[in-house]
Amino acid sequence: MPSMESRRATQIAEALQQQVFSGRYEDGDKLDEVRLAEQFEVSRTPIREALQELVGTGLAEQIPRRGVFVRLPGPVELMEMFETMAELEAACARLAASRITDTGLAQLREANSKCQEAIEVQDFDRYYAQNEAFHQAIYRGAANGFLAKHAAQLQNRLKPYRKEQLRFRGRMDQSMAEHVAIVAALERGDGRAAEQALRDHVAVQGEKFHQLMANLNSK
Amino acid sequence: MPSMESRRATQIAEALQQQVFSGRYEDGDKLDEVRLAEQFEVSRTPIREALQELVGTGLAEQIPRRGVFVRLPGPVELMEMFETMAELEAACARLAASRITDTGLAQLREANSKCQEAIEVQDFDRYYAQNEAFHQAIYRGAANGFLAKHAAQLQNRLKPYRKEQLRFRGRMDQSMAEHVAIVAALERGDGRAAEQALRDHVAVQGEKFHQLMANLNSK
DNA sequence: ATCAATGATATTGTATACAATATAGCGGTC
DNA sequence: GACCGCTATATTGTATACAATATCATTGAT
Repeated sequence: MPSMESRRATQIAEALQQQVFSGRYEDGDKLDEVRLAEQFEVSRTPIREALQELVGTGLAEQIPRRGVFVRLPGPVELMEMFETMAELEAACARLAASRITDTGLAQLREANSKCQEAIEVQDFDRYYAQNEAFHQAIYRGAANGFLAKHAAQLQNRLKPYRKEQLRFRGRMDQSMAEHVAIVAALERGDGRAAEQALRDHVAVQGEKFHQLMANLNSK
Repeated sequence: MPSMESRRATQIAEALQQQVFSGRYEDGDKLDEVRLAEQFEVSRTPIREALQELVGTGLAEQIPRRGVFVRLPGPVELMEMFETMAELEAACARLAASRITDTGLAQLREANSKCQEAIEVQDFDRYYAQNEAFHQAIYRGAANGFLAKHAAQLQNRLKPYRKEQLRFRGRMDQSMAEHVAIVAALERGDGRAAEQALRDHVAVQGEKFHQLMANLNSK
């Protein structure tokens, strides 16, 4: 286990990301350097570095000589992010259809069976963890490290929203069924089908759209 | 014209990016803080911020307590980046087929006619500039700001390689012909055709693969 | 001679001090 | 009373000082 990331700045960046995800900040809230400095009991320097990381990941915006402000996606941007995610995953699926290995397929089936176990005890957190494993197995299946990294990054950013959505009635079962269809398409080597299945799986349409909006408003 | 970005750190980041693109650094070269500080006649502080930006865009890698090192893509990662670019643009094309406006189409035709002009005088730089405009018009056509931003970002990172490729005999003409086909597909609203045309246009296969590799080795 | 331990040096990470710019409050003018 | 300009204050950006860690060379042992 290399580099346990002893830089304070990075730790602070991760903590701040958690705080933003947990809804502690509103969109547009200022991330005050001196306030955060005393809050984390540290000087402004590591705070500034942490803020730059947040800006880099898109969770905050920096306005020169004004400060940095948290930047939560509104409905429009959220839809755009989900659509982009759908396209990225669809691309992974299409590529994976002709590239995935037997062990890759085995990992997908493994993740799915663990998803099924989570459903049987209605454990949302556990389901999401295994769901994440499933999707990352697909990224790997595309045999494109660059694409996989970006897909994983966006997945991480959408995590809070996707996780909440699972709590809606029947969503886990539907998600599970889609997973099975995706694996089937990949086993057949049917790129077109896998691509479309994954796109639909991730896309936010119909009932899922309303669920997402309801989720947004409740915060 | 707001915020002419008077932060020194940002200017330095841009300058460094240029230097990396221009081949001034080898892969793995260390970006020494004190050396850069005297080179830019500035203290280490803005240098460190600039380096963080480079790390954020993927042009450098930071190893805690060791320093930051330039990270140029090797053949494999470069192919992965082009493949990802192809998929992103293909997605934009598919979405644009049903969303692009008349003015959007007009912009595409406009960019193409300027590309044609550049070909007639064999002006590579001018061609690439208009080529860039063409692709960005497609991104906008997808009516997804998030996707467009990411596509533009990756395009920027691949810029040096794509630009060099145009110098190979006949590449501008071929590129131009493909542009025309893409616009035609979008005019018909044929998403499948537009998607595939753009994917092939961006993909690095066959002769283009060898050209790209030759380009890499010559540096 | 190779390797390990130890100390000297160099470099990164953080704190503090200073400079430059923005924000806010006040008074004046029309 | 609204708007403009000025001064005082606060906040960001940069420089410098200090601390912590890594790198390197030297020395000694096997």
